[in-house]
Amino acid sequence: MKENQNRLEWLVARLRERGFRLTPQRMAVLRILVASEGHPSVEMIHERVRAEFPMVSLATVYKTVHLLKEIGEVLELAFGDDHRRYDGNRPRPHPHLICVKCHSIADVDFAGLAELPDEIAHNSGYQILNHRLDFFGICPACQAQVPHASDRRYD
Amino acid sequence: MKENQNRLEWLVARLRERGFRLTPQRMAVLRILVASEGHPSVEMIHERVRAEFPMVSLATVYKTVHLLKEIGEVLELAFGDDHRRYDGNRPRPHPHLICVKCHSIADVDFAGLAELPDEIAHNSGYQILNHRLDFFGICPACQAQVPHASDRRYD
DNA sequence: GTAGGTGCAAATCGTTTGCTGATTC
DNA sequence: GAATCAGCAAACGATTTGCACCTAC
Repeated sequence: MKENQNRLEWLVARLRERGFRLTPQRMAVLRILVASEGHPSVEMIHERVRAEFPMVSLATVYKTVHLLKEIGEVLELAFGDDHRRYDGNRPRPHPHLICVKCHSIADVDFAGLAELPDEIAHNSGYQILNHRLDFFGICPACQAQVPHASDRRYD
Repeated sequence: MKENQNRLEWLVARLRERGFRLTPQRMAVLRILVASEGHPSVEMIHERVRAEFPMVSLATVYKTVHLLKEIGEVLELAFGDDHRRYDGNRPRPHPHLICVKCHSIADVDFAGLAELPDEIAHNSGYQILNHRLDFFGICPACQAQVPHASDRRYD
């Protein structure tokens, strides 16, 4: 995909200009991050990276994702239950729809939220740096499933 | 305070009607939760409870807060860095202002967000159960501080 | 009297870190 | 060639849990 390629080149350029080295392990993580449509966890990234590079350690994936987060090129979505998901394609804050059944995460494109931070800043006196908007619910696919008694889950 | 008293009685009634016992430890946690203006962590609740009841264990505070969360009478705000804060007074979702310097958490009263979940539900097909809106920034008090070189923090 | 609660210490689990040897630049 | 990075295993730290004793009802 063209836009993935562009995004990958962008990330490589950002790392290069800050003097970070481009190891095969890092490149593999970058490629997976850029190719991921959903919002993978570090564990998921690690599994996919291992499919091509079986020798990459989990620690290295953690370090690379953390590095990308630090330079503002990956958006981290942390949840209470020790669960973190990452978006390497849209690192700016944007609202998400999170399915509490299948744990999928989808982006929401919703106009009218763009001015919200400024408005809150003006009303509160806070200097707003960042924000986060998440909706928790049940996705259409999970709603369509007729649950068997054995796999009912209410989490 | 009158409203705290009412809230406390409400919580006691909710626990009673579900058959939960009202131990002195639980009552102490309830009282602290209801009296807390900010959004305390379990650790903070534990410290304050110990001021009156030095024998209350941290595990019990965890269990009580978890219980209240389960019955929907406490709002949990979980952050990525293994940090959770609790609001025992307004358990329904509402936006928050979080200072990245002093870690204080303030409520935002902002009209015009009430219909947002319904609107998102309609547009996306999700059944929305819950949501969360947080703004991260620097509170007026922290903005006013002239930072010494030694305590500059950029987190 | 008994189901449920408390306190303690140990277990848990995602994430981070210290160290040594390898690699990118 | 030197500073940075990868891999490993051990450390970390907030939260949870198993269990023996206790207590609210």
